[in-house]
Amino acid sequence: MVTIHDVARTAGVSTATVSRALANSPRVAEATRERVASVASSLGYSPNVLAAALRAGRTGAIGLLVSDLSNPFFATIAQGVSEAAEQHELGVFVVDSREKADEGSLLRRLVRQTDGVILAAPRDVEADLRVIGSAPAVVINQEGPRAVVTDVADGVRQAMKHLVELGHRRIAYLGGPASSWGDAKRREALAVESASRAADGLRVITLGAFAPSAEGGEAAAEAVEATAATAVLTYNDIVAVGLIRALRLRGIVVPDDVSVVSFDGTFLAPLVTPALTSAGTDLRALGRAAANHLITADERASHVQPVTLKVRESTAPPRPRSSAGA
Amino acid sequence: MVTIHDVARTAGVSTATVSRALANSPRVAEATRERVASVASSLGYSPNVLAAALRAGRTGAIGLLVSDLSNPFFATIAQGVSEAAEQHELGVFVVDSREKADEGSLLRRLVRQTDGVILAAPRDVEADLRVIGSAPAVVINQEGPRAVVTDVADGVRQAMKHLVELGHRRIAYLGGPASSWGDAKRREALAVESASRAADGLRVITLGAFAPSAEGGEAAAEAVEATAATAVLTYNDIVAVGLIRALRLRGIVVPDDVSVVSFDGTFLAPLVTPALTSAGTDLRALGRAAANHLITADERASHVQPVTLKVRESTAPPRPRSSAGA
DNA sequence: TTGAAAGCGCTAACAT
DNA sequence: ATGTTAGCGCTTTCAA
Repeated sequence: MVTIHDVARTAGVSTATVSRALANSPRVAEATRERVASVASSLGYSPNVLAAALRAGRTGAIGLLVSDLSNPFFATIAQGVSEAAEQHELGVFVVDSREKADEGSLLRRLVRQTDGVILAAPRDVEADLRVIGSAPAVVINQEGPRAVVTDVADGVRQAMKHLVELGHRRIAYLGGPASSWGDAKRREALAVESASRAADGLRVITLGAFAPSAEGGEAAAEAVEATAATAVLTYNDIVAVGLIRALRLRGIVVPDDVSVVSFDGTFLAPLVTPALTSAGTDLRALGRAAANHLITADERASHVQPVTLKVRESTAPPRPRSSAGA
Repeated sequence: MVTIHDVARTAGVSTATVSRALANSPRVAEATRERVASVASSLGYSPNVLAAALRAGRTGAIGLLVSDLSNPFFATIAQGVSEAAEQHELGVFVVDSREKADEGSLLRRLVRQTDGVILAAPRDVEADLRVIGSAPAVVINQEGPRAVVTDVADGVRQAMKHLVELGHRRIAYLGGPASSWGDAKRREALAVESASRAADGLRVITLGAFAPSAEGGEAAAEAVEATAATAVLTYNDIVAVGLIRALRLRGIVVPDDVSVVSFDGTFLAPLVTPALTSAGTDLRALGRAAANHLITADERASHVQPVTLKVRESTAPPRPRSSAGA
């Protein structure tokens, strides 16, 4: 491997000068800079970032820890983070814990190899923050010293308003992981909505915990059917996809027999059939906000991402009933 | 930050002993190991992987460079890579170049911060390999010293056989990026099929280059319609989704008016409507194979992933025609 | 079984 | 404008 010493020797200068020249420091003569640059490139020199980082205390990269890259929710956030990082000339390392791997050790390595990390919807923030120690960190959709969150309560409000206006009165919530902040927020907001609309005859039945995957949605179909609800709010898009598929196998058609509203609004929502009515966020913007918050340590930036309900095909007025249900 | 020196001093041993004890070297007394371990944990010591890597010449992580994390093709490969790496106690850093960012500098950093990299379907392997230099590297779906590829030719064969058996004779290929190995392979195989089935009256019209995204598929709709083909083979799933959507806007329904077969077979294929008939690969297995190849440097492992055609809803016999076409 | 010491390749004072 | 020097925190010979 060619090191800075090789370049220095060949160019007839000291390593310090090479380092300065390559860093475009103003404290080198133009002629020297050019000579060093040409020697470096002709030797095929590429700085050892490990050594530079060890010495300088900065790696020039940030980390993003997610629990499931195959969920478009996280993949899109990752792209937003990458966009923002690029503008600051920082690299991004994405690590997928796949909801199971030894998250602690993955995170430990990530923290030490970067200048700061973003935790996307972590299950156990306490443990994660302990591992992170004093390194800069931002959490997405969780409580934390520096957090960027989606406006879940408003999302729930919009979803319920939409369903109630369609005529639904018996609504099920297909809940996600018990340790999820997002799930807790959805339940909280649901309780508020349920109370304030009790006079209108609204009844909310909460279900779960179910895995935040298509399988989780499939597993919930029986429970959903048993509630006799005319509409379902799901933890996320991908769960909705699984639920709708499993319901169809049971002879229940969405939205004819039951309406479905999902959370997240990933690019999946308009792609599936029926296209999902979804309470979603601009996930790229969410990723960018988290990255900017981490990088600039800007305490004033807005840290609540608005949620917009996109009405598509998975919701419709409830089917007229003889007099069944509760 | 607590260093190995702090632990050594507190435990009353040398830093060398701490290093050995924490690495579970057999050359330390059991009692010493225990004392060191307890001191380390009580001090909240966490090794600086940068320093360790600089000295040892190994980082304990591998890198994966992809061009678009929001494409399930890459996200799923990333999960396969992570699975395999975990078994070898290696971390995985995923970097998304988003088809545009300065891939060279992203890759340079990734290479230096890991023990080896996997390039997933890179556009410009030559340039990438130049950046990588002598570091271990494996490429997916490209030519390279160490490559793991999908059996594209067989996929094309199966797709064409399926369409011909349905009765299609005029088939369009919606091509991907010109610099893509996968696109070139598809065209090659298509030429072979076209020649060998010429006697049956098969006619293949190739289109493109189009972007490997939903937008690319949408942009291709007009060109596809102009070919008067009764069936289309698309570069990948996501392009098919865009194409189908744009065709519908033009009053062309899949599969009634035109059949569509896609490549990749990502989890998207069965989710969209119509569900895509797709020539796909086990992408997790592909990722695992690439990682294992990188890690074990096993030259004998199978490096061609088989392709299976899954027939779903997007293909059907051609609609009977008065005598138009050609 | 343990310790002393020499760096890994780089950057940043501090000199000149 | 350039060079000298002292490490960043760790692993690993080499000795004891």
